[in-house]
Order: sequence, then structure tokens, then C-alpha cells
Amino acid sequence: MSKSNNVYKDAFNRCLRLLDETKSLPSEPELGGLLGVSRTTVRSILSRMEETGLIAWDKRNKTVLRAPKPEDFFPEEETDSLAEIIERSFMRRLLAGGAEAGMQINELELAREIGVGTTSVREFLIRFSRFGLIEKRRNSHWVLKGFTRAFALELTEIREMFELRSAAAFVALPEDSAVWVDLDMLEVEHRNLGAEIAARFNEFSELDERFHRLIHRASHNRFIVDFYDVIAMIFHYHYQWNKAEERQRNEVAIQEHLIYIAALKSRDPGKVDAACRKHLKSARQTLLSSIPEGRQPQQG
Amino acid sequence: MSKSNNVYKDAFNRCLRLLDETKSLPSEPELGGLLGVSRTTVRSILSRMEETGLIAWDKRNKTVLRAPKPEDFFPEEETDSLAEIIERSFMRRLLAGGAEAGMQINELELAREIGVGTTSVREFLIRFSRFGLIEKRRNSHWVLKGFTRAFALELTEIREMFELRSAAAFVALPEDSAVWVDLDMLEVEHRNLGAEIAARFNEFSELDERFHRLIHRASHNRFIVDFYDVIAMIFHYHYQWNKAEERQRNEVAIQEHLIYIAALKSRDPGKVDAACRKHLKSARQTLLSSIPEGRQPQQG
DNA sequence: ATATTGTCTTTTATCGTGAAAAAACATTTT
DNA sequence: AAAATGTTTTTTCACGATAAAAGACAATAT
Repeated sequence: MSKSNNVYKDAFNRCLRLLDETKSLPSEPELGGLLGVSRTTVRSILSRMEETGLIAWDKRNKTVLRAPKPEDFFPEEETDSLAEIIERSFMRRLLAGGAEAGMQINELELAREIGVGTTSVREFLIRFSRFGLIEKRRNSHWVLKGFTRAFALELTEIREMFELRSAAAFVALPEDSAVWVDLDMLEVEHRNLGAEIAARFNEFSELDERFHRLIHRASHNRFIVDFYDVIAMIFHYHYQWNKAEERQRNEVAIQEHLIYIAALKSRDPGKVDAACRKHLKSARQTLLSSIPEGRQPQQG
Repeated sequence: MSKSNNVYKDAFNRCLRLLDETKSLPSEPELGGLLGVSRTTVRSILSRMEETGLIAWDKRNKTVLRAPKPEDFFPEEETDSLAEIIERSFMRRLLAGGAEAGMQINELELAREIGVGTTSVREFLIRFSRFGLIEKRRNSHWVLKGFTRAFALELTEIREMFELRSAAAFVALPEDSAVWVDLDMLEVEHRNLGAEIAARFNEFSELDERFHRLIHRASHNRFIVDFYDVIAMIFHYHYQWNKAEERQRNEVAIQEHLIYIAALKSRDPGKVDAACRKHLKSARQTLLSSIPEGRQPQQG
């Protein structure tokens, strides 16, 4: 086996959802743009849709014949990219205890366990290394540095530095910048979510990421923008792991965001600084509280 | 061909230099530690040294028979790791003009041109991507962002933020910390180099890196420490590229470093801040002046 | 003329494979 | 018994090969 066709399967599923909305599908290039895949993949999708009687396809006519049934969809797990599969496996091992700092990481073992080739694991580890949780020994194995208290403190130190600067840059943006519209929309989303917090509290983490990314983008600095990937990754798994008090935490965070948004809109640097600091401080507390104090990380 | 034995060749060459100094070589594990390679490699080295009549080897007796001749050494170019070879080729292309921002990077073409496998090129690009000069399009090619003025400004913005903070952390270090000894030694090296600047000005870049890394380490933050890799890489190639006024630039930098060192030793945060800012400002000017103003980078 | 489809070529993603290098284990020497 | 040497096993590194996916080019329809 050389390469899975998850791109095709994932795009196929997304295309099925499009079928509900229209009587006929657009042109191949347009569909490609819509689904974010090449025409080659679009044509594979159309072929299968024709075969399974979902559409009638004759050149530019792609008429929808019937609504998609659950059986038409590819199973969810077949639509993930290898990188996602590896990342999930790896993070599960990392967070599911027994992952002591200093422990060595074995590419071959990981590859066998996940059932993929070593090349993919190697590439994953190289990509993952920028998160600062693992480190390579020259022509030898990788070493786990561990998701420790020190890691969380170092991470949040940079985050605070970057976000304070980005927020300051944000208020200096011209009145007609598109960010103010984005900010207004995010404010509405925050209010809506806040109103239905009991039912939808688990939708917060996605909104949180979009909000902070908007602010970081104002820095116009690729290193700051890219660093948010580290934060997003950590918070993504952290949220999955630490469900304690989730609803209440998110409720507090929404309120802090609203104050932060109001400060940004006031364009008062002092207010922004204060609101930003306050929110980041509680975000740090949340993260730290999820890390067991216990054992100190190994030196060296 | 599967894997080059550059580790062995490089270690062999380094081991040859050791031969000059002693009548007999130490034990295998000790040699391994000294050369930074495994015993397996040490034994290959010893085997060849025996074959070529450099030593007599019988168990723990490894007597030096003759001094190494130039022919005993492996050629320099065979001692480089593939990663180094690829990086050099890639940077040459990048800096040697014709590398427009927005241009796409072809893995296969790069691999063929350098004469290596695609896997190595892929891994290199992934590792290199953290420098912010290239970016990957999902399931598609890499895009060159270019060594532009914007890049230099974004890089130096972070550098200044990180170094000011590290320098502030530095002065807060306890009196008995080992860094003060390191700082004293670096000061001496600066004075020596300053005295012989005419003959040794090209040795500055290495000293510069050691000095700044010492300061960054005081931050005790892996993200700050790791970020210096980006700066070091850029300055490394920048120095190779831009030889204009090199001697004078380095002379100025040495003086700035000495003032900076004095400020650190005074432990006066205000002085440190001023000296640090001043030096970083001129470092930024130097970097910017080497980037042709010309064409504006494409918006992506 | 321009956008769309049909066909062909190139590139990327991933695997298995084999040599280099590391690491583990067993044996000998001091 | 501790450290070194001898031997075997494992792991990393790098390659070529192959299917998936993208992209380029040619032919056709509005």
C-alpha cells in the first residue's frame, strides 16, 4: 500500500452534503475550488456518484437523482490523513500517563504500533519537534521532554509576550480595516454562545482559537502568527483531557473575552492591556491546574 | 546506496588529529565519548587505522605507530551529513537571486538537482519550514516566501523582544551562577579578537553566536533558546553572502558587545537595556542593508 | 473567445528494503 | 566486580518504487 485516498474520501463526503442543497452540481473546476481538491479528485468523486446512482453525469450536466443515504458516506475514520492519525496516537500516549520526561522515543516501535511506515513517523516527529515537547539526539533517538509545569510556564510566557504586543498592534489598526468587522462578528458569536452556555459550552474552544488568531494576525509577524499553532495544539489536547469544570471555565472565559473585545473597540491601549493580561492570567491558571504537580522533570 | 557513512568518516578524521597528541589511544567507550559516536563506529575507525598501519591494535593496546599523513584523511566533502549538503544547496539557490517570493518549490526537482532521494529533501523542507521562509500548501507543493525586507523586520522584532527579556533575566541571575564565569571568558575573547581584528575579523560570527546564545539561555525558556536557531541560520548565510564592510562592521559589533558585557556585569537593568537596544539596532541595520530594497514581495 | 471537459504528465505521499550506526548482551581481562 | 572487548540485535537513515492527487495540455462546447 502506498498512499491512502483519504483526500478523495473526505472530499466525497463533503460533496455528499452539497447534494442536499441543489438540483445539479456546478462545473468541475468550481467544485474543485469548493472542496479544496484538484479536478482529478473531483472527477473520481463524480464517477462514484454516478455509479452509485446519486447523480446522472453527462459532460456538464450533473443532475442530482436522489438524496444521499448514510450508507453513501465513507466511514469517518477513513477520511483522516496519516499525519492526523499519527498525531492522535502520539498525543494519546503522551498524555495517557507513563510518559516520563527523559523517556526515549522509538520511531520503529511507534510506526509498528500505529501501523504505518517509518517515514511517516519520522516526518511527523520532525514537524512535531517545533512544539518543544520532544528533542532529537544527533544521529540517534528522540527524547521526550514531557508535558510538564515548566513547559506550560515557558509556553505561556511567550504567549503573553506575543499577545500583548499583538493586541497593542490591533488597536493601532485603521478604522476601515476588515478586522473590526471580524471583531464585531466574533462579539456576536460570543454573546450567542454565552446565552446558551449550558447546552453549547463545548463549542467554546473553537471560538477561542478564532478569536486569539484574529488578534495575533494584527502583529503582521509570521513568527507570532505561527506560534499560535503551538498554543492551539496544546489547548486542543488539554481541553480533551481536562474536562473538569469545563462549563464554568468557558463561561468565565467568554466574559473575559467580551471585556477584552470591548477594550479593543474602545481603542484605549491601557484598557486593552489590562483586559488582555487578566484573560491570559486566568488562561494560564487553567492550563497549570491541569498539570499534576508531582514529580519534578529530569534535568539534562 | 542506502546511507552514507559520513559519521564514520568524520569521526575518523577527528580521531586522526587525536593521534598526534598521544602514544596510545584510550579504551573504546572512552573514544566513543570523545568523538561523540557509538562503539560500533569506534571499532570501524580502529580497524581502518590498523589496516593502514597507523596503529597496532591488540585488544586494549592501541599503540600509535606513525603520525597521520594528509592522504590518511577522508576528503572533507565526504564528511558532511546529507542534511548539511541539502541545506547548503538550497540556501545557495535561495540567496543566489532568481528566487522570487511566491515561486514554488519542487521536491523531486530539488532532489534530482542535488543528487539525493526525495525523502531527504522532504525532511529537510519540513525542518526548514520553521525558519518562516517557506510554506507548505496542503497535499501540494511548497511555496517560497522569500528572503525579503518584511522577513528581516519580523525576525528582528522577535529577536529584540526575546533578547531584551533574556538580558533582563541575565542580570537577575545569582552571583554564584556559572554564567558570570562564561561571561568573563567571552569578554577576554572579545578583547583578544578586538586587538587582532585586522587579521581575524572573520572569526567574529562564531563568537557573536556564542555570546548571544549565552544571554538567551538565561531566559530559561526553550522557545526563546530555540528561536536563536532561526537567527543563527540567517546570520550564518547572511555573513557568507554580504562581505561588504565586514571588517568594520565586526569591529563596531565587538565594541558594542564589550559595552553590553560591562552593562551586564554592572547588573544595572537600565544600562543593560540601553546597551542591548543599541547593539540590536545596529545588527538590524546591518541585516536590512544587505537586502535589496527593489521589488516588493508578492501578496499571497 | 472563454470556460469546461477529456486526456496525459508530473509531483506528492507512503511503503518496504538494506546499509550505517547505535544499543544491548555476552565474554573476557584486569 | 568493574571495566573493557567481542558479538548480536535494533534502530536510524536514505533510497527507489508505486498509487493518489495535482497539474498541464489538448479538444470541445457554450
